[in-house]
Amino acid sequence: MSTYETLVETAANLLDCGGEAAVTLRAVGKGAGLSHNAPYKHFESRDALLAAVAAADLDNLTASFAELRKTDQAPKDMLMKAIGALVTFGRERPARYRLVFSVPALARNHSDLQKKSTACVEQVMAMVVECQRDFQLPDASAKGLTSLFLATMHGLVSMEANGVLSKEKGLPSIEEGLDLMFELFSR
Amino acid sequence: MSTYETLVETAANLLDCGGEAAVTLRAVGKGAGLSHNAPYKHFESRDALLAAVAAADLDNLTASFAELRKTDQAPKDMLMKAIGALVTFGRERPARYRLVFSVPALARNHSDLQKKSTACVEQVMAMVVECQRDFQLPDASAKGLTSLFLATMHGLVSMEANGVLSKEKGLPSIEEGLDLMFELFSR
DNA sequence: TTTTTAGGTTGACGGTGTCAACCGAGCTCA
DNA sequence: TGAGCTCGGTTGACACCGTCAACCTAAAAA
Repeated sequence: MSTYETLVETAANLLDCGGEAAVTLRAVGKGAGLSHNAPYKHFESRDALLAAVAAADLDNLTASFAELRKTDQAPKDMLMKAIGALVTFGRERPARYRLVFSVPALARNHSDLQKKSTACVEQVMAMVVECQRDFQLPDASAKGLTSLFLATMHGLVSMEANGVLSKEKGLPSIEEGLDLMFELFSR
Repeated sequence: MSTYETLVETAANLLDCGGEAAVTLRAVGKGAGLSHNAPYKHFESRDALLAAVAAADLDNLTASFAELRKTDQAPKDMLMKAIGALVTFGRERPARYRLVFSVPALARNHSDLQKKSTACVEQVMAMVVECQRDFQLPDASAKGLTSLFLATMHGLVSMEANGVLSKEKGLPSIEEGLDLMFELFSR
């Protein structure tokens, strides 16, 4: 594994364990067995390092969606699994999820992140189109439907993480929310 | 204006001008004409200060929604205006919006923030219920519908801020997305 | 009148991102 | 061969940050 990859992985682990605040260039350097300034030989700033983690995660998501599309399943099942994978990612690795989905500062300064997110969105959109061909989704704009699915998924994940959604408030879980949306869309 | 209020307002201004990174306890103290440690006499930590800003914004939103509900409008118009106000807040004051909607670290440690967000959600839910009485929304769970509206709104705002949504990608704007959702829901 | 306390100050501590300088191994090329 | 350049690493410094501790003072409480 290259030093670059080691640094990205170390940062990703720190992100999972201690959240974004734990990702210190010094901690990343030490975690990779290097000095406190070594990361600067590979990333021009802390933001660039975080962007590299986000880029890797986006690539993984896109690849797993492409893999999913190769399988022989009903389009609706594929779409649900893709959305489910995003929800799981958001729940199990919230700091990395947030990096990918809601850190505008990163997105603004790293245009390749935008391209990667577009590639990911396109995989989901392809599933939406197949659902429409299967009459599982209404005949509206595929881009519109895709945006709605992703936005709603992300909104629910974000609200759950922030405690806006929660059992004791009687508000639905992410899964219940998504089911309701699909039901209302395909009525 | 009390010193407490001055500090909160100073922090809010810094948030608007330079994002969360600009909110330094030292800068807040200086902005209020005090020493670098003065904020500690009113807030136990930086997070507590940010939570106070978020709490004030949530109170304002809740109050403006309550005001909106007193007016004589079609429920659907009220709901759309409320959602529109949130979108505007997200666009014009992204750092403060993010504080309210997607900073889990704050929510976890400040339970009064949760209560305030619940109060805000309840105002929106009341509008949803009135829309249902007016047959402008389907007869599904009001809590479910409210969650979907807020989640979708938040997801679209977040995706726009992150450049996932954008004209050149052909994905819909926030407004187009919300219109499509309402159309699909009330079909 | 004495004492407490709320709200302010200064100064220090360790940690952080970043910059500058240095350094050695390995490559290029005259 | 040998001079020089580049790459990836080091150390050390800088300013700034959140936070803590100590102190100070004026007003309120006793």
